[in-house]
Amino acid sequence: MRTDLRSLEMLLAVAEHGSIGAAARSLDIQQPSVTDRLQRLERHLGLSLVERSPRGSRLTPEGVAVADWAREVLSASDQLEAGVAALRRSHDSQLRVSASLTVAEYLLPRWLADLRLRSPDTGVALRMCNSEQAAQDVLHGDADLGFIEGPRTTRGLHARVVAVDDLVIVVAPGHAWSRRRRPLTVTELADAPLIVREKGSGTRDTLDHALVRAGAHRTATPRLELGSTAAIKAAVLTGQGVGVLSRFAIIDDIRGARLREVAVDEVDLRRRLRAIWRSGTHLAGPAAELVACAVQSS
Amino acid sequence: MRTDLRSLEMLLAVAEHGSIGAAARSLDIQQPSVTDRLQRLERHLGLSLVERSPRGSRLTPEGVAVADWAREVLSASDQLEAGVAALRRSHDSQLRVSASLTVAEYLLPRWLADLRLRSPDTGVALRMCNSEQAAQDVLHGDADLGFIEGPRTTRGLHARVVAVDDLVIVVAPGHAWSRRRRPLTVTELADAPLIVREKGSGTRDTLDHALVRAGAHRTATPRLELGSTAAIKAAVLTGQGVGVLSRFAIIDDIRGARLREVAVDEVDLRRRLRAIWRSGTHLAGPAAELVACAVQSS
DNA sequence: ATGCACCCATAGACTCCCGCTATGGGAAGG
DNA sequence: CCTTCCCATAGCGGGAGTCTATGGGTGCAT
Repeated sequence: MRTDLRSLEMLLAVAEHGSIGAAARSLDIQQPSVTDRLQRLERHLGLSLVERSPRGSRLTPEGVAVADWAREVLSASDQLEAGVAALRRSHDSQLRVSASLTVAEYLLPRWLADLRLRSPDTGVALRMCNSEQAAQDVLHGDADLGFIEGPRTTRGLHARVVAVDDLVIVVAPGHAWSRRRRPLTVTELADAPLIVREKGSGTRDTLDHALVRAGAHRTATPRLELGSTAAIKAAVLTGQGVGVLSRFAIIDDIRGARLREVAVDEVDLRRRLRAIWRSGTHLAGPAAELVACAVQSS
Repeated sequence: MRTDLRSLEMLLAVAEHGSIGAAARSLDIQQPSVTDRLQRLERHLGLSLVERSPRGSRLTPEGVAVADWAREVLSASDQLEAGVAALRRSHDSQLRVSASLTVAEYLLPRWLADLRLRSPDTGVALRMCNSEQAAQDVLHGDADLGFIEGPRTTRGLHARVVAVDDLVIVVAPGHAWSRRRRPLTVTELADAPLIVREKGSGTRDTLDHALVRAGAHRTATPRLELGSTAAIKAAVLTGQGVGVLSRFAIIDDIRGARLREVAVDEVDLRRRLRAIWRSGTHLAGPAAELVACAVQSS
């Protein structure tokens, strides 16, 4: 059984307020509930986390460690909740955001969680799509703010770079390239059986532009075009080809040795992630806040 | 109410196995349980996550996004569980690890989670202490492997650098230095009312050495010496002085604008994090595996 | 000394969550 | 046409988790 989030919240509340009773008040529940839960938590983990005394409670060293790990878990959970809240709100919100998949999945949740701290009442409606559609949304007034990747700039939109990432070539651990010593050449990459996002996505545009700039004899002719990062990962894992994905999307897979990165020579796969809004309108209010969160967090 | 972890696991299982029934089997529960929980999850979030059909189930685009965020949450939870498991095992384990606070809190959980993937049966016993004590533990045979920070090297121990971080000077947002333009000088830093870890900790040793190397007229005379990162953060927040902490420890606080980083000139606050083991013994088995995880993850 | 205010723990009742089994409807395939 | 896979619903039972009520302990002030 996994440790449940509510118990972790209670542990943090005790750490912060210095007593079980104060923690209970801060969580708007009764003190015996916290007492009970903490006891079961300690029994469940097999650790003694809290030192009780008649004048309050402090965490044991082990409790401090667990509390620190718990903060990570709850922060990830906050990001999920922030993302979900943004997805749910469809029209009744102050700020409509249209974001590319990469930004929406890997960066926006953190920004939204930060925004929630700074101005808790801002409601955000999130639409996930590819970079081209996001630009169209903003241009047509269907969104107040957009986040896109890739080299394109669109007339009628202002842009501000909020982050940088790079595309990564990945293969399954069994693939011949996973044991390569030398970096790939431009030609090898262009000729590879690539598994990539569809045209119009920032990921694809970045790849195509980079190949052209590097002097490839032709743009990539992908073996597979898929609409989500998860689909691409799955295809790569089953040995269907060579994947091209944002570094954000594969950090954990590289760490967990589920995917291998293949180095590439002479091709610049870095790209800028930009916030965009309509020229003419000045960036203000909630939109400005969110962009500030994005800039600060990178 | 926060979304509970079990529901997130089920969502991921459905994404992975392509059907609700298969997900149930993979989790060793009955299919109606999964059906029921997914329905309640969708109602709870106000989103439609799964597209059911008589031939299986696929995630909707929104479901894919939520699933990606869920992976983050569960990964953090895995790290917590791995850390707790290591803390709990006291004597019956194959690998006794003694680690400095910084490493134990911020890096080890990830390594342990990776180790669990690579060799699930390895039991790790974790002792958290400062760098000096960790070295003593390994030297005396009380631990098979140690992780330390700071400049010291100890006779009789082999070491391998597994990561690098740097110390950061932080102040509360209201502090005068939070609006500083120019970096601090060596003298300003040495004269500041510092809040630091105790002597013998890698954090403190690194600071003292760095000041000497930078030509400070004296080593720091701290206003407060505290034994944990959380205590230092709390002291800084209440305006009691200037904190010195590992970057790992304050990333989230900087992002959330709870603390401000103050730049320093001419002082090299980088430090190496090292794995250590007894000279003579060759690094092998579980210990070698864990070091490999550490090296790979950085 | 004697309240008083805070701390924490325990006991008992009640509710609701969440797993189970049993069953039924729909689509594909031999 | 029958099997086999998919999914959904209904009803049941145990346990988790909340509440209120109560009691014991410590420190402080009257």
